Amino acid sequence: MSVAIENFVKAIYKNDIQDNNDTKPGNIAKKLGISNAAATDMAKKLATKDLLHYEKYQALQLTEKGTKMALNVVRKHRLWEALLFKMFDMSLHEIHREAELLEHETSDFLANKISEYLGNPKFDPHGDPIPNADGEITTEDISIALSQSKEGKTYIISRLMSDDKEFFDFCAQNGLKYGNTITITKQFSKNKMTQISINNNTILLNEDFTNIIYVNEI
Amino acid sequence: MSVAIENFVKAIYKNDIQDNNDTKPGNIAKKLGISNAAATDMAKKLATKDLLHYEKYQALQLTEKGTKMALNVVRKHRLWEALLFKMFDMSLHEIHREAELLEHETSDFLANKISEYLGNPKFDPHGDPIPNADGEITTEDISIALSQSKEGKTYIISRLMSDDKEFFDFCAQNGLKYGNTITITKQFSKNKMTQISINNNTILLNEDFTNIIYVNEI
DNA sequence: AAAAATATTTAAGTAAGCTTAAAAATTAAT
DNA sequence: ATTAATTTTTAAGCTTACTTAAATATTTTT
Ligand SMILES: [Mn+2]
Ligand SMILES: [Mn+2]
Ligand SMILES: [Mn+2]
Ligand SMILES: [Mn+2]
Repeated sequence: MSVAIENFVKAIYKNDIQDNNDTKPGNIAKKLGISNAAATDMAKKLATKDLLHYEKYQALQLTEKGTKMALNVVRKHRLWEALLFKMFDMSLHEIHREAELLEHETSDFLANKISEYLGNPKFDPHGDPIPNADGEITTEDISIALSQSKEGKTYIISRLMSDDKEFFDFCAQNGLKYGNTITITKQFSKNKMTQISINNNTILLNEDFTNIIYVNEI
Repeated sequence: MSVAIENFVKAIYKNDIQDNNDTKPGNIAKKLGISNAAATDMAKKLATKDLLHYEKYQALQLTEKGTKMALNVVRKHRLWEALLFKMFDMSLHEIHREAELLEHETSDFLANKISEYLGNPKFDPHGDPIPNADGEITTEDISIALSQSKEGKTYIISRLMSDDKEFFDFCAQNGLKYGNTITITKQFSKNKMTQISINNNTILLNEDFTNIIYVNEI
């Protein structure tokens, strides 16, 4: 299947599990940087290939086959991220940028080699789960968005769910890193802001960030 | 530039330095598995992009710009081969197959990371030289084809110039490996066959193979 | 030197993956 | 419940990278 198709089913998959908006052509188009018309066209085409269900004006739904394809691409993406992160001195944003391309040009054979080399990791450097060779995610996600965290409690950062350079730069500068410990010093429920303490520094985060930083209770 | 263009200029580059036939559209077409018409079309298009000189019925000639592009792709190809060969248990044929795709989806930035990690190697696992970041090949090639070797002399295998699985399988089975030592026990000049001794085994090679196995005098 | 074989070029056409513009439907606002 | 705004769909068209078939040029053989 083509790069365009792989990116399309992946975008649907990610929209379904991450974003809280309908998985309609327009939202996929926005993600991929293409026109709504192009997204509708593609959706129709993929329906004939049994990769998704398409009904006019309704949300797109991946078939089992489509889901499998998406997970296979996601697997390769995250394995590349894990490999590049481990081997080279590259930032979370940089590994993502490269993985976005490499994911489409990687045989299952090579993906398995990478996985094996890394000890079949369950998570990538962003904290995202890596599907196994059968396209299954075996880990259960016990993390919550920082926006849902409780005042006074202490958490471990488990996931930085973004692909935005500015966000990652901010995180790197402030010690917001996979595995690090933070304490919630205050939840401003009205303005939807969260004050945290990390490495003896106090940081105030707004909703944009607390919705994409995930943590585990300890 | 597109994958098609990168493969096209690379094919011209390799035809020029490896194969002894004209670099005309037909030969490039054969290499790339496309029609002659498609190759002519592409040649014309690339001429307008200043990547090559095109004159009807004449051999194609890369411009400096075209050569630079070809060398950049070759660099990435060979760096990937070196990396995959070092890290994973993959054959010469397998690394080539993967590199053929990865070479087009690798930023200069990542290529430099790979090179650095490997200690800026000058040769890939086939013995082919790896251009540096400026697109220069600084090593001088002192190797000769096995078909040109002298009876009674001893050589080191320096290059396996092919991308054919069967050839690599044969090499692997018979110890014909980059860096290994062989002795020429007989040159059958009439039938263009070469008898070599390696690891106490005697092997008779025909021209197909002695033209793509390169060796250095010791 | 002509004829035959081969290679190259031109011409016409196709599929993928996009675009913009306009029409139709849905969703949100009054 | 209308009206307005937004989204989705349809329609028409573009570029890239190919194809096959026919015309033309080159190369090889006789
Ligand atoms: Mn990523
Ligand atoms: Mn991608
Ligand atoms: Mn190779
Ligand atoms: Mn290639």
